[in-house]
Amino acid sequence: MSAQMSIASPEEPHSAPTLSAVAKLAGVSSITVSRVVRLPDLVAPETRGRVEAAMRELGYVPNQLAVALARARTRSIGVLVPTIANSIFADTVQGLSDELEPLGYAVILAQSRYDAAREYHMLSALLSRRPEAIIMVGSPATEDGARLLRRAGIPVAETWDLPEAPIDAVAGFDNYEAGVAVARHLVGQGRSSLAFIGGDDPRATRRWNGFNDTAQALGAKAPRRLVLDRNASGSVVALAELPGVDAVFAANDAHAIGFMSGLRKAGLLRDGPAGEQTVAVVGLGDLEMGRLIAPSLSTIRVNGDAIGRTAAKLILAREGPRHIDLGFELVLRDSG
Amino acid sequence: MSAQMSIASPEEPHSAPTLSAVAKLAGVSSITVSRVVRLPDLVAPETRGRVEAAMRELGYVPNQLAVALARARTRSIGVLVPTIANSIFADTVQGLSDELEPLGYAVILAQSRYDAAREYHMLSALLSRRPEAIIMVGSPATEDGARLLRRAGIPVAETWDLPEAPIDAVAGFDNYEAGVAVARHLVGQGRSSLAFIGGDDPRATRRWNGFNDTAQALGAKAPRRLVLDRNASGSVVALAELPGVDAVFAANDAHAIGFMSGLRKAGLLRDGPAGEQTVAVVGLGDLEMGRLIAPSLSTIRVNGDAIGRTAAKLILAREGPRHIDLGFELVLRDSG
DNA sequence: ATTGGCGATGTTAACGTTGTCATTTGCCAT
DNA sequence: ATGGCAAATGACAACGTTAACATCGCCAAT
Repeated sequence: MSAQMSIASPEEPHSAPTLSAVAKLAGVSSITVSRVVRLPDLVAPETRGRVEAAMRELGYVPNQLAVALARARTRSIGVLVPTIANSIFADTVQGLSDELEPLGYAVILAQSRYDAAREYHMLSALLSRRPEAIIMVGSPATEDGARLLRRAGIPVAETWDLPEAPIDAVAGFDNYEAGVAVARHLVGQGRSSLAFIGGDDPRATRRWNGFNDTAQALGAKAPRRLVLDRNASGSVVALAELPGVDAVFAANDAHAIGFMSGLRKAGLLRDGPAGEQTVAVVGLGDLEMGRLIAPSLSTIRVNGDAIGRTAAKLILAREGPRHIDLGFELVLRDSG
Repeated sequence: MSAQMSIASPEEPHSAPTLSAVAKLAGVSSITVSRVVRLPDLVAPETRGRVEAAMRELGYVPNQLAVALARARTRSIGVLVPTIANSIFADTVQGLSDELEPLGYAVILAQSRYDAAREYHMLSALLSRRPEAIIMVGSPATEDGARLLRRAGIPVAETWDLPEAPIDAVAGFDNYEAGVAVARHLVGQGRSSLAFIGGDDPRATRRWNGFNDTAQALGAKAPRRLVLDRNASGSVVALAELPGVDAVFAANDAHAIGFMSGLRKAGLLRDGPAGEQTVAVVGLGDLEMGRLIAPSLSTIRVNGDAIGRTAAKLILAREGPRHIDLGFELVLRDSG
């Protein structure tokens, strides 16, 4: 038995009831039904009652597609993230969705999986549904993608970064400066053999650049950079590839915690404060977990929820600043 | 300067180009342009070339809303989750989205925030966009919500649970049995003063029931149940409320890790294996973090990604089984 | 008794596509 | 020559709504 059949009502192979079906049942014209939904005050109480009864009886739910076509307003926004699972971006999606859903907007979610071709494809798929705005993590990987967004003529928010030539709105922080801050802290603590572990996406690379430039400028040895795939557990074994290193900046907290787990196995983790660690570790993101584990994780705190909410506000705003730097904060705990 | 103006092209206050705009530029009728997009073989190569050039020049992107209205196929699916941030459900969303996006489906995401009224509202908002199917975590909290889904006449997948009277398809596991398994293990280990910490949503409650019933049946003291709000850090202080307890089942890994952090502060955590712990802790979900921390977290492993993928396959399938129990696995590590 | 206005309802066209059915052309077999 | 057919293209209605403009009573003001 097909899915369709197994849930069809006993009556007919119904499709969703329309405005005019309700109208017929209530003995009025469709426009009157439409008015009962949108402008009830224009309809006489007696009529309205009849129409409302008919709607209830049929289980009428307005067809937003038709509404969108007729009014040229879809009340939907496209959201493009690299990935949503196990990720700091989930907070951002939650934040923007909390901001947008009460306003009646639907969130259409797409993932690029850090792949330029897929990104372009999803961008174009998103746009074909005529969202009223696009919010994305990062910036388009290709000029083609950027052109697509510019031509769409809708508000666009790029997040989690501060692009030099943004398409429209921006809600992020300076990834380069985050790297600078960590390098400064680590070198200031007397560490001299630094390493960076993480992905090689644009934002991670920006962090690396700030980290690398600053470490060298402050007289540390040239830091090593270890590019890991997206699988956080890979970072557990990263230790083997980094002999002699005494401080690590991980591009995100998941990598940092994975790396610390490697340190623990190697017997290189102390319960004491930062200064006592054989290998200092600093993450990025401030996952709650980082606060709870021992030793607690030092990290660059970034408010993903605020980024999402801010992006949502920016695409809705008709005026005011369009580029917002949410900043970050170096939170020092026991790991480094 | 408004957002709209700041990104408008220098030419005109353009809205997106339509089929007939392309047609005009290429000197053909709109139906021919439509065919170039959908059935290129039906149009002469010379004409096709001209149309393609026109599409490129205008940056034409088909309007899926109009397509959906004309063909009565939206190629979108509605996804309703309690919350997406910091949550085991992100894996499920990723899984189903990975399955659906390549097929051209758009994922419309909505959050209920564990609120029955909001769930009903989002369900109805989702339905108003005429998705071809709905995938939700759990089951509708109200009969009204269930009725909405039944009347919609589309495939519906309920996940993360095995409802007794499902609306249509199911991809989940037996939450009651999960509680049973943990209680059995803990009592078998000689623990006698058990407690359960977590939320009071239907799935957590089912876990509690299995846990409670079994613990008592096996002769342990009646377990205590501590209902926490959704904020995992609340579980850090849970210890204070559970004097004398020697084993805890947390409804999810985040709570478990938070609770362990409380144990650590109280000096009640050992580095050794399960049997040595003063207070045993078992979580649910098998977050990667749980594997990495010390002591490593024992947990009920649930494959959120597989749940999402299975749900996606179920709503697409025209035949075959509609209720799939993905099961769970008790993974014993050092925490209990 | 007209007229003006308002409250309540209806008619029509449009939104951007696609399905269904023409129509036009050229070419081949008879 | 002539019917027949296929290849290429087009006209028109339909999808379910809404905007803009009618229409119809009815009552108050003249």
